[in-house]
Amino acid sequence: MVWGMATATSSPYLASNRILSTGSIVHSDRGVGGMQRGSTAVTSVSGGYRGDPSVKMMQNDFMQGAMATSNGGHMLSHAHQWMTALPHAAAAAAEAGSPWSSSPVGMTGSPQPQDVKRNSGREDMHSGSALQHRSLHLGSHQAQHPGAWGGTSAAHIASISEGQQQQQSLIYSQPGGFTVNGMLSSPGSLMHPGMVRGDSPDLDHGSHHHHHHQHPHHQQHHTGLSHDPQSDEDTPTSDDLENFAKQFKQRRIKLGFTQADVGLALGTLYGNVFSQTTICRFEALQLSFKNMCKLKPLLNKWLEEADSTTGSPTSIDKIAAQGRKRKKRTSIEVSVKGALESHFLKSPKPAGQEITSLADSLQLEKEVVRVWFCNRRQKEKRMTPPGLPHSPEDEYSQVGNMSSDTPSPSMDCKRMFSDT
DNA sequence: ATGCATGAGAA
DNA sequence: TCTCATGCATA
Repeated sequence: MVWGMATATSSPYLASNRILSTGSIVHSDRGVGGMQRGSTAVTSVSGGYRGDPSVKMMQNDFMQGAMATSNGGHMLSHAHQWMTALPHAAAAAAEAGSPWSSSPVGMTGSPQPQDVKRNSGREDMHSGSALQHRSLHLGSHQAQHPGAWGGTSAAHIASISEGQQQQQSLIYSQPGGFTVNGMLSSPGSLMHPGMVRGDSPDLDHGSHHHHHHQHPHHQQHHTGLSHDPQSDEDTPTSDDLENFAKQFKQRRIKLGFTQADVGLALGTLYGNVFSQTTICRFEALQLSFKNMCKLKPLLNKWLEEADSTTGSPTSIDKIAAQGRKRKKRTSIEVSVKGALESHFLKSPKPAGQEITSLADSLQLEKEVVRVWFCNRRQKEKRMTPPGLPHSPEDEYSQVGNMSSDTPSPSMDCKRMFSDT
């Protein structure tokens, strides 16, 4: 028997920026996927390192949630394999808001209150410019419309009843001063010393006026190709974001950069590193409104840099990741997914006990089920304008509810060219 | 391009 | 505990 060697990760983009993880993974696989027999789910393998041992070591989160309840019963799905992953240089959050729709509701609340509270920086960032913004935050504006998308979509969600809360934001640019990667060879050479103009709407509103006016539709932008109209302040509209995302993607491709490249460049530029995933989602507008607003300025800046420095060399490099372990990704069987979907339609927010029993019946770990629901809810919130993605047919039985109107008219998630 | 996962923060 | 922002690992 041949033991498949370690894992060869072969991601297109990774290839360019990823340096093998240290040492290579040592995961002792005991039997990876094949071992599952009851298999409602399988886990795959992979490895990586993340985390700083020195800082915090394992947090018991895993145990707390993951194994908490599901183990006593069946033992078949317990393959805890933790791999290693990156230390994520940045972890951030932002407040939530979600109204993407172009015709949201013109309510009065303030859609995107900025609020910042934490800045944690590990060792990432060196920043040429530290952006710190603190802000104000309007208290309770939780009048969110559950449906977020288009106002009408929400039908059933409304029943969920809840006020979503928001998070905080980030951007930790700290004066670390050290260049972790030391390579700034990215696309252009980035980093200009101090400057930072205010291109971000919220990046620095000090304590002065914060006029958050959100208007769903008040668009003043021209759909031309230039940069976006508002790059100095004020919150972009959904349309602006849409346009920006499209233009961004187009230019990015023209310039020959991959999503991963951009993510890394942002790290070099601002100290906030983002993954290919995030850039991808940004382009596809699959992030929350607030998150989009936050990233736009950064990407806009990158675009300017990349643009001005046309003909840049290719960047490459990334810092190796090291650190902590991550649970292997569980693959849920299709049929099981169907069952989860059904339950989701009935009760999007199952209680712990309910999750437990459901997990038990599906032979999945409770944590897996819990996370599935969390992700499902998240997906629904941002799902690109409902009704258009793909799959003409409904999956299971989503009749009656589910949002089906199209808040944002434009936006196609189809990509025509792929770079990688 | 996405599915599943981690985590910080707000309830 | 859930939400939300993010990302590794994957198909």
